[in-house]
This record gives sequence, structure tokens and C-alpha cells, in this order.
Amino acid sequence: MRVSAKADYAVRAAAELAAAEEGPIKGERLAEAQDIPLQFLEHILLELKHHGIVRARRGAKGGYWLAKPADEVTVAEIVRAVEGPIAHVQSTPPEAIEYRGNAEHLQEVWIAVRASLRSVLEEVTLADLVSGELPSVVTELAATPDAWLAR
Amino acid sequence: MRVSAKADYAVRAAAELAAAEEGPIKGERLAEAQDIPLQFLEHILLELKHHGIVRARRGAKGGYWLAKPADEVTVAEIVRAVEGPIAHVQSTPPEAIEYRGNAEHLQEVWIAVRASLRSVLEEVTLADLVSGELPSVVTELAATPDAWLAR
DNA sequence: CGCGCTCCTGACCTAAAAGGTCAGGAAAGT
DNA sequence: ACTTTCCTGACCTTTTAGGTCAGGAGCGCG
Repeated sequence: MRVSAKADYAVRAAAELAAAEEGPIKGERLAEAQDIPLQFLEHILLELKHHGIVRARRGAKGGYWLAKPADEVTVAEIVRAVEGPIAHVQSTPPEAIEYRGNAEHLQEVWIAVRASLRSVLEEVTLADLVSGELPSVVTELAATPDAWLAR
Repeated sequence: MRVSAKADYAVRAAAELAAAEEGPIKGERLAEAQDIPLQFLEHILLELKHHGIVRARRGAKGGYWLAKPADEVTVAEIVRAVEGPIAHVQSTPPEAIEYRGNAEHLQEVWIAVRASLRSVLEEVTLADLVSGELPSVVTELAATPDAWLAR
């Protein structure tokens, strides 16, 4: 139940792309802006490209840009592109697991876990992220007093 | 963003303990009931014991039982016991990360992610799991049509 | 054309985690 | 004493995390 560095990096780089108005942005600039190891970042950007989230051009004046408008790219897409499916259990989707005995209803719990993750990640777009005007589901969750406390 | 086998096993074993009315339950019975490798399970149970979730006695008539009533043990506790803190980013808690530039608001998103996970995992108790009467937050999430679909 | 720039790709690396197994020791009961 | 069951640490294999390195391929410009 953790967020990998890769996913974090990917979203941050994508946010920089979303904020950029002028043409393609070099990997190097993204790496500097977000303090991400350049060569690692380029692998990540490549994955994003393969998933149709980002486009790129080489050569002088080359760089990366979003394949879609920033308000049509969700954080969920980016996380899936680099981490794979969200909230799998033992590497299989929760709806495909058969629970026995007294754990039968655990399936519904994992389904709910996934649904709740989706309800956040699929609502937040890069445009939201850059503008700081986050969807109400996020602001409401982040506004609860305990949300910022460790456990 | 995935649930480990260990966490899944831990919750399932705990559910069996929660359902048991009679005295201590042997590790072997738990392993059989939930189809979990015995020796692996005993390591897990030991961790649960160290976290004060389970108690145990050795010898004939020995076994494991819950340290607290089943309606006071949440799934969140069990997951934390075996997986560590929920929804850490790059192995650090989201409230401790400083985001720069256009990714500044990503922190609130990860905080919301954690809060939403907690809102499910901390509400579900072992008693709920065994009885099948899950909290409304779970049933409502699991009732949304897309919740059972892969993505 | 040639040359530099930047992305693209695969191979490689180290450390840690996931998911277990094995062997033996220590307590509890009978 | 002896069996039963938990307890513990060491060990194992495979995968993942988090990178680095070397070189190739396409793009733009003089």
C-alpha cells in the first residue's frame, strides 16, 4: 500500500509538462525542475509515451509534451502507466479472488479499497494539480483533521 | 499501490480467529482453513502477536486467539502490523514531503489518498468481516457499478 | 551533407522486498 | 519425560525498486 518513487516522479514530471505553455520541454529541464535523476526520468517518460500520455521529439528543439489536454489526464492514468493496476491483491485483481470460510467478505473490502483509491486518483487531473484547484473529494479528505497525522 | 500476500493472509487468519468461539486455535487449523502455507503463516501470526493484536500459548491445547474483542480490531491495524504505514510515498509519509514547482499540490493528493484508504480500512472490524455486515462506507463503494470492473 | 542535440533502448547493477522454507529451541500440558 | 505447539533466526529464490551506462536513431540547422 505504498506509492513508488517512480509513480511520484511520473506525476511530478507530468505536472511540469502540464504547466508548460511553450513547445516541447527537454527531459533535462523536467529533471532539474523536480529534482529527479535524469536517466531514470527518461525511462519513465518513455513509459508514459508508450501509454499515450506523453509525446516526444528528438533533436535540437526536441523534448516532451502532453499527448492530451492537461484537464483530460488523470493521476490514475499516470500511476497505472508506471505501476500497473491499482490495488491488486497478491498481483491479481480483487474481483478475481475467491475467499473461503470466514474471510468471504474480504473481497468486498478490497473492492472498496480500490474504489476509494479510484475515487481520488481518477478525479484529479493534471490541470487541477497545476492550478491548485483540486476536486472537492480531495479537499474534503485533506481537510479532515486526522488526514495530516501519522499513524 | 498493491496489497501484499502477507497482508491478505494476515487479515484472513485474523478473521478465522474472530469467528472462533472455542479457546485457542492452532496455526495448522488456520492454515488449512484459509489455505495459507503454515510456516509462513506462523511468522505472520508472530508479527501480529508482537503488535498486540493476537495472543498465543504453546503446547497441547495451545494456539492463537485475538487479544481484543473482534469488534475492536480493524483491518487497518492488521495491515499496518505486517506492511507498515499505509500510503507512504517513497517510503516517507506524505505530510513530510516537500514538493516544488508545479507539483506543489501533489502533497494534498497523496494525503487524500491516504485518508481515503483509512476511511475504509479503519472502519472495517473483524466482527464486520465475519458477520458480513460491512460498514456503509464499504457497501456503498462496493455498490457502485464500476467498482467490480478492471481497468 | 554533416553535425550536434535530444530522445530511445537495452543491458546492467545493487539493495531491498516478497514470499517462502528449514532447523532447532522453549514453553505448556498430560 | 514426552508430546505438542508456538517461537525464532537463518537461509533461500525470484521479483521489484531505483537507479546507471553505453550506444543508436531521428530531428533540425548551418
